[in-house]
Amino acid sequence: MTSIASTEPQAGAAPMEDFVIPRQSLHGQVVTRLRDMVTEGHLAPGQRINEVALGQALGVSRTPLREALKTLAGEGLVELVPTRGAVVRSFSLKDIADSMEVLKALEQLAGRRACLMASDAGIAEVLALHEQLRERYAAGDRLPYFKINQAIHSAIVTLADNPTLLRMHEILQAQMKRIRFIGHEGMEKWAAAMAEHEEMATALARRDGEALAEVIGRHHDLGLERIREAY
Amino acid sequence: MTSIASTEPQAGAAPMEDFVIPRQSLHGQVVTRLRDMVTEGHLAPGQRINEVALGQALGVSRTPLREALKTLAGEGLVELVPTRGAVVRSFSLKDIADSMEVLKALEQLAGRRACLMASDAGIAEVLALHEQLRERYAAGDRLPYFKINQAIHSAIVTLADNPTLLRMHEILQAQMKRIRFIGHEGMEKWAAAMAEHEEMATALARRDGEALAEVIGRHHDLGLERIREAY
DNA sequence: GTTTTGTGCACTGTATGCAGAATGTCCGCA
DNA sequence: TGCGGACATTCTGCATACAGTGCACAAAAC
Repeated sequence: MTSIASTEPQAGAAPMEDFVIPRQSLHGQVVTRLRDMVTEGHLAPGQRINEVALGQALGVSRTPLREALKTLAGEGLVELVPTRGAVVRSFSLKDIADSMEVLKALEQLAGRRACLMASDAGIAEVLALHEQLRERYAAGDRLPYFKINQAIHSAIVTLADNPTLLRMHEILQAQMKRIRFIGHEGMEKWAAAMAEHEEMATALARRDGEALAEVIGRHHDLGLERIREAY
Repeated sequence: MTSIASTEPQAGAAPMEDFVIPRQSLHGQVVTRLRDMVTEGHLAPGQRINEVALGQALGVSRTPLREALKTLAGEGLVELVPTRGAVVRSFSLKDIADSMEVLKALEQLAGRRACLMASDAGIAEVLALHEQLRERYAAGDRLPYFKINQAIHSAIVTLADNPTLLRMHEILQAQMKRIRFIGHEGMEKWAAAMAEHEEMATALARRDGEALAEVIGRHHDLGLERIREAY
């Protein structure tokens, strides 16, 4: 590890990571942008993607766009049909149920691991997020609630300190992001989801891995039910 | 659905599927080829990939090669360093342990599902593979054993009838393929692995999901141990 | 009227060319 | 002799140009 000032950073100095200016390659930016466009519904499921048109819309040539589409295909957000290009993937109810089942298994694993090996500070962060979630629920702010909700699930997986697990979870969460949004329609469904989150917070605070896994499982099963009814 | 001979194929005629000539896009072929090159060790971990050189070696221009590298990066087989191109990913022991833990969770899920919902014919196929495995073990044919071994694990996941699960499993199995090969060094280790497979076959034949999941878990834990010692 | 065949268009797949970034090297200077 | 800086080389990243494929529409034949 080399340091900027020819020695290791002095104790007490600000961590250098805060200063690096993030330089993402163009195709990386396109990946991010397209992912958002898919999850936010700007690209409808089943829609064919015209490379020239979309490239112009993004102000980018076809090359980085095509590379980005390959990446998104790997994440299952678009499908590549030979000689016909990319199509925004549309999820059947079975697709959703299948992905949710895997997502559930991954988060249960994450929950167990998190209770075993997370630092107290790490757990405290998740609980702080949970506090925010509660506030947003009380205020009835749907969108902030939704985002914090996602953040909590991601944070728990992060606590598990398993990059492979984290990556797989990210992929599935991105797939479900758009769909999940439908899941919180009626107030009583929302209340149920919030109650499950309370249980999750309690279990995590106690580092009770089995209890946490159980709640997470229930949370996903009921989440799928909520989607099924609204789909 | 249009038919070739202006009507539906006559009963008794050969199924037309046997005649379609498979046309994979060039970049698809490159993906497959590169994946093999990585798992078979022709590209060493940590090695930088020179696009022009590798392109010439494969007889392909840089464009499809670059697209293929994006796909492989999504599968975690190579890493993309900005402005420095692709390097073959090298796995630390923790990386391996992390991936194995996820692989274990996925296969346990698959095992439970397979016992619940697989057809008798599907289970019979896996048991037939197991029979071949036993023969290869008795004969001491390492490479065929290894391939059938992989095929059995894949087949069980296929029985679970969950494409998302199957895809995730494929990715992780590809990552571990090269490493696993080390895991069967001494004869006693091999014998232990074979014994676990016997248990798996028995549990699957009985459709005992919990037992199957338990053996699969043990199989992976011990598999990781076998790797740890040899690594 | 129905089916079939030909032709044109639009779009993807691949190759190549060009600019910029990073690294290694060589020379000058202390 | 050691260090710093400018330069050259190499390779990636992106854009563009070209070729080939599939599809749609139209015209002709049965």
